[in-house]
Amino acid sequence: MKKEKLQKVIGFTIKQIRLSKGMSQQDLSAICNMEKSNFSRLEAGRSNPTIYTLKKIAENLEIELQELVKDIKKGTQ
Amino acid sequence: MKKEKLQKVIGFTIKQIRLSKGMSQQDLSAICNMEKSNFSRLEAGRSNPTIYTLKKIAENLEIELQELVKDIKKGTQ
DNA sequence: TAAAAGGTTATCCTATATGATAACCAGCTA
DNA sequence: TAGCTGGTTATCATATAGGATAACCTTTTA
Repeated sequence: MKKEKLQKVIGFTIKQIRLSKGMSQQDLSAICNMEKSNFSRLEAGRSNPTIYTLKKIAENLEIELQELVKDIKKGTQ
Repeated sequence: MKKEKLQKVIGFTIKQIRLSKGMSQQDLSAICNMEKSNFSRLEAGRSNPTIYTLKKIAENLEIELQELVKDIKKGTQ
């Protein structure tokens, strides 16, 4: 999978789950101790987050990390 | 979960799966187009890999990315 | 012996993830 | 109108992921 596509997929997944929990970017970035501008880039697929960043986000969304990467599949281009 | 612990868990998981496939660090780093020194750091838990790096590794281990992060659990300190 | 294979460690460099801050926009509502 | 909320974008700084290279160590094998 291309890097750009991967970033878009993970960004969109984060956004979907965040919205399903009724949280704003500001809410989530605040409890994650992240900048809201960083969060905006992330959800837009303009950065390649580290596993630690994803783990922090998963914890604050109260989901498993596996759930956050569920849409990144082998077969899916 | 602490960052250091997280890195050790993901590093150990990669190593376990790599060995189960009968591959050396040199084999895997070569097909991933990564430096073997980088790979050694990674497996030892001395770096915080990006999602793209993990996806590359998963693809070349012929597993799903989810499998690579399966040991990173909410409840587990 | 020696050479090869697998791995580790160190150093230096470049690219980039993220922090920090600020300006901005659209939609809403008092 | 003004202010607020949610989000975007830009810029600059810092920390670090990963590349490149080299030296080194063990263990195995010729």
